[in-house]
Amino acid sequence: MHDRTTRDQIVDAADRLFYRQGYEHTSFSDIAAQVSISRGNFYYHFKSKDEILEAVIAARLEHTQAMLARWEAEAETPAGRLRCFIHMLIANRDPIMRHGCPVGTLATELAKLNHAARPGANRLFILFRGWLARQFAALGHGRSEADALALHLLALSQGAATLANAFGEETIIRREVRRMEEWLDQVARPAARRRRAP
Amino acid sequence: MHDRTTRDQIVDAADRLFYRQGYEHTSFSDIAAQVSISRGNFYYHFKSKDEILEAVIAARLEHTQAMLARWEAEAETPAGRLRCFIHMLIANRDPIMRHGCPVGTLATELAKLNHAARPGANRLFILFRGWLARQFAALGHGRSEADALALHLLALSQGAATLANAFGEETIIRREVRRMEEWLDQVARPAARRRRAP
DNA sequence: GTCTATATAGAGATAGAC
DNA sequence: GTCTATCTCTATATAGAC
Repeated sequence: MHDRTTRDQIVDAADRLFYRQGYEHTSFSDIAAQVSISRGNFYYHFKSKDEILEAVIAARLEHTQAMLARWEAEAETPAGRLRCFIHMLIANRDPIMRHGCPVGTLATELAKLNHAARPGANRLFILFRGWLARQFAALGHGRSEADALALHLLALSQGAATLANAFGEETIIRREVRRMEEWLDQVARPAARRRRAP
Repeated sequence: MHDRTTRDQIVDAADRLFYRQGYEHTSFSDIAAQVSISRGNFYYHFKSKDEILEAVIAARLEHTQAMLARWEAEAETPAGRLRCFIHMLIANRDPIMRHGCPVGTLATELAKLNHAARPGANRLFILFRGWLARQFAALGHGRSEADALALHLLALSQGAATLANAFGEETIIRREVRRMEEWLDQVARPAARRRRAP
């Protein structure tokens, strides 16, 4: 890990800084200071700042995919996997309180900038949405309902992250997580789904 | 309304642009183009860009307070007033899908910028939080529980706005609003609160 | 009050030596 | 691969005429 290429170091530093300060507010000087290289050297590895952003998004997509795969390996039931997702809010509560959700805040910023990389950043949301929907489908929910449940869980986590960041209260995350778990217990028992009788 | 002062016109234009493009990404030239004045003229009315932001936040606070007062006048029951809040997502669905929630996105941006106006922007959240909590308290919930319910409703709306903005799907807002209304029906009947018996 | 002209700083990006 | 030096552009902000 000590002989990471300069390119990788740049992507890592940019990833952290884009998360903490936002994409637009992060300059080449900021990244250069972290990696200890000169500004001019960036252009050997990347054609532009946009290209660094693309690389960061690609790295996040890989990271996320690996994490989802890990959750599938660690938890055997769909409900257990959904609990892994929910628990992510607890595990990452400190950075979330300080900088919000990395997925949501990047998507929001790129939307305002009308940035070319916006669709790429949204693929992170799409990844979670699809994975969550598959877990709900495995619980016996129909395709369309599973997608709606996935979006609802995503919305709950986005809302908790936004408010925890604004108010700086860890209690918000803990309480919202508790609610999510209770809600999950209700939708996780396939037999108890309240739908029209067959 | 035609003889609005230049200062007011600047604040209005800045308000719109900060919402659509973000604060940092909006330049004096952008605002000047909307108001049809020269860039130099700004400094007769404001000392800096930060001061324009302060004025925008002050205007939003006034606007919001007026809106909350209107809701109190229009709806007679606490539940009806909470429904006014929820319905805001439907009424503003187009701008929300395009630019997210004006309160949440500004709070998030200023957090990343570590901007001096961040506490001011958060007062918008505080305003909603307090007002919502008072409605839940009027429904018979205790202080602490009313606050938690207020934060939960805020979180639901923030999540819906973030996802509707990212995915560009109006369905998300409509479905989440429906859920909020159903949830409200459950917590709005004081007698039916599921707490330990007295 | 509003304008033009300008100062100053910082950004992203390029050229070329090593 | 990495550096220094430099270009260009745009941003906020200032000075002073009208």
